[in-house]
Amino acid sequence: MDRSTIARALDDIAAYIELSEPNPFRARAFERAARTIETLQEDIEELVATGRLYETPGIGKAIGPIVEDLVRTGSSRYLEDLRKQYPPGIFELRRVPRLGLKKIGQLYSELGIASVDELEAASRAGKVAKVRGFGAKTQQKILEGIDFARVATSQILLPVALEIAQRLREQLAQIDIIADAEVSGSVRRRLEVVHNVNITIATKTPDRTMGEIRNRSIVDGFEIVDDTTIRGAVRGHTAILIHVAKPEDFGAAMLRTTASEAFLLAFEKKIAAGGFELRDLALFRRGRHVATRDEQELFHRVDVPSVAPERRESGDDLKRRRRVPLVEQTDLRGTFHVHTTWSDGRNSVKEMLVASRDRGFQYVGISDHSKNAYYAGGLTEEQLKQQQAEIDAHRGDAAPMRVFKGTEADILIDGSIDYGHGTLPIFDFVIASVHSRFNMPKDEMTARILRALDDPFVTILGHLTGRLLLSREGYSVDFDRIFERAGERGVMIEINGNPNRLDVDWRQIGRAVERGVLFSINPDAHSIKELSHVVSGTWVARKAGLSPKNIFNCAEVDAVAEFLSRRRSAALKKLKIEN
DNA sequence: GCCGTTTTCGGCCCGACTGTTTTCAGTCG
Repeated sequence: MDRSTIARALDDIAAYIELSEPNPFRARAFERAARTIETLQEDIEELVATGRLYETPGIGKAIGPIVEDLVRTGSSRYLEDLRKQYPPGIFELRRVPRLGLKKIGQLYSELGIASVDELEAASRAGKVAKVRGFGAKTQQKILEGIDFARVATSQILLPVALEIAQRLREQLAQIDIIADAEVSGSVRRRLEVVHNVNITIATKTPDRTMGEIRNRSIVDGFEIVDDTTIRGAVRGHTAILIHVAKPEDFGAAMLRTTASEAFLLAFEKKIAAGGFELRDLALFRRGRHVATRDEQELFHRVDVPSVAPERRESGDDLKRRRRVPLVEQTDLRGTFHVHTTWSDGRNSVKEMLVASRDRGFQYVGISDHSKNAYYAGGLTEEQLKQQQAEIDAHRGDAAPMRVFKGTEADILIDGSIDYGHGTLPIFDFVIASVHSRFNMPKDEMTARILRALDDPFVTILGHLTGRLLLSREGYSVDFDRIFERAGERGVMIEINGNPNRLDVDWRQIGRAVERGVLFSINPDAHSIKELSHVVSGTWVARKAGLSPKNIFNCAEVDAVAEFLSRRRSAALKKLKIEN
């Protein structure tokens, strides 16, 4: 059993304890142990075998045997017993905003509520408001929260959808009468949140193929919608649409099933001038069928320059004859915004550096949280010295990759940066982010961020709106004023590639480009695995129509080093003049 | 539940906000 699975089991135990016990510290102890195990540098089985497990901080005579159990048998008797005490779905209630484990535990013990449906019924009946600690207002907020949770569960994040789509595609491709199967729809457009997963297939025998898909139970709730469409679901609720086309129409079918409504309308209007029309999943010219074996052939036939799938939200690109090349993953030369175990990351400095080099980066910027971010283990000035010494000590391990030392510093309520000007000069770069008081009025939040942009040491503005897709609205800001100031001050704006954030939204980016703003595609990585968030970040950039020249980290290492050094010198100079 | 060269008991990363209360508990980051 690997360390992250053990950590998850300990987190589960902590959650059950929090449901049932008033003393929060026992649960905290399990959570702390989970974090310790997760970030362990040594082999967990080795620790158990030698008994040195008990030397690990946070693991004592109660948690130790549970960890041993997990390592040796892959399960924990203690956890299994806890599971039996509550209905299996009880944690689904955590999706409802403002409902924490304490309240969930109370609702279960007093009203027996263990699902969102039961919670809704009890709230509508006015029972929730009568529970001690609850009231009419809370009950109302719970009902609003249930709506929010329901909308969120009917949609899924892109990476989840992509994984489902790819697996489905592979299953379909294995059926020998299917000539081709490709992911289409909003997943192919790389939309950040999707309602359903679309797969488009090519087959000479549509009827037989539909029968085969039914017989193999590839989707649940198989249903034929029309001649070309199958509807179903997987994992209980993810809606699946399978589009069935002839091989000679696969190009038209892929275009049609990938396009948004707006793009399709604009496309049909454009090709109508040449006498073309799309009918169902095929292309026709003045009533005669035109073969389109793939999309390339389709674009060629109708004499329209091809538009990348990510750009098929609106008809904008169809209006332009010449277009700049969109940024590709392979254009990224490095990245910034990488956390380590010094704050809330799960891998050490060395592990993150080596993994970054192994991704082929020329450079990486390490940025742990700053002192104000207590909840994320932010670094005090003293810890910073140690962290920087450790980075210096491990530079060589990731050679020839270049390492930049930075921070993700907090933008305080008044817009100042929590590390003062006495500390900021020690960094090669500074990412400034808002992590508190999200519900400030728009004017105040905008003024707060504008002031941060005025700080000459700030290099990049982190996750501009703080949104968490499907779970939290971003803070409200005046985008235009922020973009304008960022352009004036030469502060870059982060494209945060964490699939839960994808912040700044691609829909806003065009306005920033007009004001000369540069972007940095950052993973906000808290583990080696999360370095791959630069991939989802690149999707956002592509959706916004960005090319490598708009992206700071598409620049070569020497140019980046020079830029950062020049910026830091200018800040120091300005600081001296001011003093 | 874990920890401890001022502690073997009494603390436990901090602060804002909200709604419930009449002094505070729960949630969120």
